[in-house]
Amino acid sequence: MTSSIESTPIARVLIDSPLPQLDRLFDYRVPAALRDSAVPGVRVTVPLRAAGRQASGFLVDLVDEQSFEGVLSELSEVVSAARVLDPAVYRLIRRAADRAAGTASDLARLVVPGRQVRVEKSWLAAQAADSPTPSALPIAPPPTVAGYAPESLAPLFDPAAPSAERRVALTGIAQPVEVSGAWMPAAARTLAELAAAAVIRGRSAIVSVPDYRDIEHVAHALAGLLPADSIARVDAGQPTADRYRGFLRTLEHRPLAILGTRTAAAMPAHELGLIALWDDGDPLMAEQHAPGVHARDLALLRQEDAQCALVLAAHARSTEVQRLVEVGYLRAVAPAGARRRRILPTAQQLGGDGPASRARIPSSAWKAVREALESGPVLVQVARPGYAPRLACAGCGETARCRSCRGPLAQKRSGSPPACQWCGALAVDWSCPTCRSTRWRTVGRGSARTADELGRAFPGARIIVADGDTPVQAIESGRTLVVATRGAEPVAAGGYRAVLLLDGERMLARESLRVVEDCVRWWCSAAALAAPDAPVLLVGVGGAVATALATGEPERIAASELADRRALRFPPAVRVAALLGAPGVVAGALATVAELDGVDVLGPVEVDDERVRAIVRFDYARGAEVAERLKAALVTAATSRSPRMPGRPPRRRTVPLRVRFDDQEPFEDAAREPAGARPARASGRIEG
DNA sequence: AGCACGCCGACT
DNA sequence: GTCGGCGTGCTC
Repeated sequence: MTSSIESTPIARVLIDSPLPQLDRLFDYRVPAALRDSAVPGVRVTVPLRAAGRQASGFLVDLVDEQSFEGVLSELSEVVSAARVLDPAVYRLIRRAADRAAGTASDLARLVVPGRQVRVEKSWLAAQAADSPTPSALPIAPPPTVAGYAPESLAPLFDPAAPSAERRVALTGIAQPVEVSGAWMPAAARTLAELAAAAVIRGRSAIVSVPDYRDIEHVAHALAGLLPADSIARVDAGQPTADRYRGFLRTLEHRPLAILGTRTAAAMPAHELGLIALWDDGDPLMAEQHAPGVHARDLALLRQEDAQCALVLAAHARSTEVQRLVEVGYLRAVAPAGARRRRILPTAQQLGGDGPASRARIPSSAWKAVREALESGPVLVQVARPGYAPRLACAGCGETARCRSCRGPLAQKRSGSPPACQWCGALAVDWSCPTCRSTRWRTVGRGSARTADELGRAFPGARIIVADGDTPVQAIESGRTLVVATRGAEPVAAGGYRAVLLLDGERMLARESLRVVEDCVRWWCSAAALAAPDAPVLLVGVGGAVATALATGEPERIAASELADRRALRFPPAVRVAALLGAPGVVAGALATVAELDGVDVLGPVEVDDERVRAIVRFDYARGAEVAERLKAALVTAATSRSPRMPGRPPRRRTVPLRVRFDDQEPFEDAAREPAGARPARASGRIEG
C-alpha cells in the first residue's frame, strides 16, 4: 500500500468478467467515503462503461497516479472488509493466465471461493476481536520425515540453501503404514510430516493431492502432528460454508498447514515455506475449467514467486517431472535404503483348464495368490467395472448397441439386463439390427465377473468388489480377495499379502500419448498398497516396461518415454496449444504465431461443419510470445463480429475461438477408439 | 457481454 | 429536414 495522505488514491481493479478484452486492471478514484475501507484484496463494485452498469471485481492495488489517461470513474462500493485476493495469489493467477492465454478473472473465480456472507461476518468479527493465541507448537515431538535420509530433505527447511536444492522430485515409500489407528499409503504420512516440519519452523505449508480420499488420509496424519487450529482444509468436496471458512483461515497471519486438491497451490498462505504435491500424473490434477492450468504448473509458478521449498511426490514419475529432473530444475530424492518395490511380470501361460484358467490367471500367480490368502487380504486390479464391459450379438458378432442412442451395451452384474453405457437405458428385448438375432453374448470381464470367477477358484475366501460404483475405503485383515478397478483400490490393514495386476495388456492397448505413463502409475499405486515383501505380479505385460518394473526403476520408463516424445516433438518435450474455432478465425490466429522460431503447426483439421482444430507446438522458450499472440487473437475474435451474410440471420451467433494450452486431449483424440465412441470415464476414483 | 455512437434509407 | 436501421468499438 503506497497511498499518501494528501493525494487522491487510485484503486486498480480486476474486473470479474470472462471477456479477454477486459483482462487488465482498471483505474478508479476512491471517493472520500470509501477511503478507509478500500484496501488491496477486497471485493468491490465499479461502474463499467455506462453509469448504472455495475461490475464486480477485486481491488488489486492502491496507487498515487493513474495510468489511464482519461477521466476516471469512482469506486461504487466496497463489498466487504475481507481481503480475499491476496497479493501473492494475484501475482500467481496473473502469471498463470499469461502463460495460458487465459484471463486472471477466470482463475480468480476458481481460486477465491464464492462469498458466504454469514461465514465471512463471523470470521471478520473474530479477527477484529483480539486474535486468540495460537496453540503452543508442537503438540508432538518435532516430526521427522520417516523413511528418507535426513540430509536429503534438510535443504527444504533451510531458506539459505540454493534454490535448486529446495525443489525436489520425491519418490514415495511404496507400502501402507498405520498412523494413529488408520492404515494409509505411506505417502500420505510423508506429506503430513513435511507440512508439519514447515509449520513447526514457523512457515506455512500447502499440500495438494488429487482426491478426497487422499485428503482424508493426509488430514488424519496431520491431526497427530499439529494442533487442529494449525490445519486448514480447502477442498471443494466439503460444504460451501466450510470451504469458505477454511479459505478465510488461510488469510490469517500465522503459519498453517493448508490441505486441498488441485488448486491448493493457489491458496493464500502466511510465510509460505513449502508446497508439496502428490501424484502430479493423476488426471485429476489437470484443471478442466478455463484456462486449464495444471496443478503442477500452479505449484511451480508459486514456488518461484514465494521462493519456498517444493516437493513433487509420486510413486511413478511423470514425464513432466522427469523433464524437470533432467534439466536440473528438480533434485530427485528416493526413500532411504533404496528399497525398491519390484513388480514381477508373470508369464501369460495359464495353468491347465481349472477355474483359475477361466479367470485368466497364470498358474504361478494362482499359486502365489493361494499362498498369500492364508496370511491376509489379496488385491486383484482389473481394468473395467461391471460384469461384462461389452456385449455382442450371438448370431453375427456385431457389438450390441442401445436402440435409442447407439451407445454400447454392457452388463452390470451376472444375470442383470443389458444397459446402455451412455444413456443408462435398459435394453429389455434387444434384437440385433443386422441379423435379427435376439441372443447376445458377453465380451470381456469386468470387476464383478472377475470376482465371481475368483470366488469359484478360491472357495472360502471373502470376495469384495471395489470400483467407482461401489467404493470401499478400507479392508480389515483376513482371508479376503479384493477385486478393484484401477484407482479405486482400498487400503488394507497391514498391506495386501499379494497384489495381482490383471488386464495389463488391455490397459496398454489404449491409444493415447500417455498410456505407458498411466499404466505405470496405476500399477505402482496398487503395488504401494502391498505389505513389504509381498509379491506384486503383473500379468501379460513384457518388454522394456516390464523389465524396468521388475528392477524397481519406474523412473527409467519416464526417461525413455520422454526421449520418445523428444524424438517426435510431443509434449512435454515441447509445449502445445490447441485452437478450436471457425476456419477463418483459427487460420488468422495461426498466422500470428506460425512465423516464430521454434514454433510449428499441426492441422487445421475439420471437427464438424463449422469448426476446425489446430495444434501449435512450441519450445518452452517461446511460450510467452506464443501465449501473448494467441491472447491477442482471442481478443480480436471476441470483439469482431462475424462477417454477416446479406441473407437472413439478423445476428448470427459466431463460433467462439477456444485456445487451450498444454492439454493432452488433442493428442489422445488423434488416435482414439472407433468413431462415435465416447471417452471412457476418467478413472474409477470416488467422486466428490 | 452490453451499450452507446454513427452513418445511410423512408417518413410527417 | 428528422427517425431509426444495425455495423463498430469501447469499457477506467
